[in-house]
Amino acid sequence: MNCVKVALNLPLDKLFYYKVPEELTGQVKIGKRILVPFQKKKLIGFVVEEVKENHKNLREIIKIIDDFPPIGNDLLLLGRWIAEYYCCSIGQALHSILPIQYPFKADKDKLNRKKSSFSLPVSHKYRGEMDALLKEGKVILLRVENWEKRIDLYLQLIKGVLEKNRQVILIVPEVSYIPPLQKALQNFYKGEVSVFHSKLSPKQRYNQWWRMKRGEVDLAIGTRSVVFSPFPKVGLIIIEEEENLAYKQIEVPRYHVREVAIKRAEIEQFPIVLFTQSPSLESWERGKEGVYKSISFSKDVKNFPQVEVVDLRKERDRIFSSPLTKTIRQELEKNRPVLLFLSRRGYANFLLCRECGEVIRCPNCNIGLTFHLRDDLICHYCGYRQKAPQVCPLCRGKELHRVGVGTEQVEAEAKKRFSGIGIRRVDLDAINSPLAYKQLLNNFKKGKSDLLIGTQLLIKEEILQRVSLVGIILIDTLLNLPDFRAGEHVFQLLMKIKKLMRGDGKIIIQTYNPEHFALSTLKKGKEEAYYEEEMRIREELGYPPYLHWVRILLEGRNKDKVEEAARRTEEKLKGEKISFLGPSPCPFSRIKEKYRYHLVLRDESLVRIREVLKKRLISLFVHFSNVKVAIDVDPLRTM
DNA sequence: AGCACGCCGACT
DNA sequence: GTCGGCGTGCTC
Repeated sequence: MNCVKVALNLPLDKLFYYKVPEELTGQVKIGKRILVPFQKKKLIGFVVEEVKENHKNLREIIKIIDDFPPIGNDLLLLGRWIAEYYCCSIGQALHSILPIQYPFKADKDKLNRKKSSFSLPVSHKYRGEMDALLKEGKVILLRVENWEKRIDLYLQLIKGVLEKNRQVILIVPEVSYIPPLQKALQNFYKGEVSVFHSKLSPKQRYNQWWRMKRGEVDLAIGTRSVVFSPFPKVGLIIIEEEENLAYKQIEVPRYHVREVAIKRAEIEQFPIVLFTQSPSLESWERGKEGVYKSISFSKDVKNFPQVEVVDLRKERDRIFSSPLTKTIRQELEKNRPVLLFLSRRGYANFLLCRECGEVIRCPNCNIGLTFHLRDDLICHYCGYRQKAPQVCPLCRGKELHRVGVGTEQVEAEAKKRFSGIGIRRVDLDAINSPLAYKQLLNNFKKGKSDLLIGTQLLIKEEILQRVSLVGIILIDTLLNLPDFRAGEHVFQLLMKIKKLMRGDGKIIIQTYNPEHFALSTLKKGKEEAYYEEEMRIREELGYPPYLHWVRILLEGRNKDKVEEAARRTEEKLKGEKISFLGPSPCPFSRIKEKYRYHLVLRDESLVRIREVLKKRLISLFVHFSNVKVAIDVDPLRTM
């Protein structure tokens, strides 16, 4: 009797045995999906292993879904690695690798392959260099800020790989990056491009997957999941903006696409190129240690805009300091558009009662409600809305003070100060669709906006290139986020602005913390000094990348139960020779009616952390009722 | 993750 | 007497 080991999409660290019925023997193959009975349900699972020996009391496979294995040996290996590294089941990893429900039937269609062709009017100056790089067999970190140069390098890289009859995967952080990139590449690359991301319909995803599998295309562009592209022979993976936080998946499996890509490259033997404007500290360190080959294509430092840091403690006006106001006027007089950045939507951060000192909070989240001019009070975490009260709901106090500045307030203040100009606010409340953004951009390019006020939505090359002044209203909103990477993210954001703006431009940063080294190194243009100092601090405090972190997040509606679970986890850890932080309430201690506690295990060796997890903790977590446990290996955010 | 089993309190 | 809470344990 034949049986198979099957990986199911369940959070169970276990494979299940099933009997192969007579009529299906011969059709079973490793990597195919099958339908199996599981308790009262029917589930789709992957055949992971064929077993000859006899097992009693096994249930039978209901049917075989695919005519051929959609997941080959290499992707199966990658799935096993993801499961091991990120502490999930093989089934969960494999279902993430193949995010498609349709069956794969025998390929009867004729191959409709169109030969890719190139015309490269761009200079070939990097061609030899790129070819030589790819031969080195190392991960390559390319520090390039400028779009044109980046496209040029992409084309050189892609051409080199396609000539060897191999395929290229190009990974971007978000769907919105795809169309402009595709357009730019297709000016020179005449072949078919497969586009793959989570917003495609199931049918579209299935079709794209087929095109890649059959080798009808040589180039795939997409978000995270395109890293699992089933190309016959991958020759190169390019990752755009490697430092982008979107590359870490929030749900299980909580993988980082950079790490998965590097692992895949190791398994299938092909090179990896990471592009960045301002690298993550992890990549910078690996570059310095020689793990990555790091190459800078940056323009001359002299061509970067000047940076001025304004100490708000010394200013009377805390939105428009005198240096900022003066410079804005100068720019407007010269008819040059200005961008004001603030990472906070709404009018005011929260409402504070002057009499009892209470802040009006969201009933679902332990967070102050943001005051908006039109919609009144809104929770930026769960979307809860209510009308702003006239008096304090607790003490009936009449003085509700609006604390903290948001983009709406900056807009209102700007309108008072600068008349007769086009002022446009750009945040998630004002721009709610790609079309709205497109319209904004068109109007901006036509010169209809003199002053743009907005959040991260504005930090785009096409906008930054066209402004000569960027004013950061209050960098402290980002600098003081309760996350140890806050400083790094601020530095990356400001560096990106600096590198994308024209050389004759200016950046004015307003802050209550002008001594912060992320700001001082930025001002002096000492990029390397920033990374070195950040590394020193991380080492001193036992933070990544010096130590590996594994975060255990405990969530539940019942506060006592979550606390109890946290305490029991702590008890189990105390006997182990491993360093850990917590348990403590998360910085955002309650979100969407759920109380949140966390612990962080840390060690130089991830293997050691995983051993403790598997031997001591997983068995404990199973017994928690009404408390959800999330294990996040190499977490990017710990809020 | 689901789902069943089982053991205690407050209801028709 | 039974309905339903959630602690416990299992799923090929």
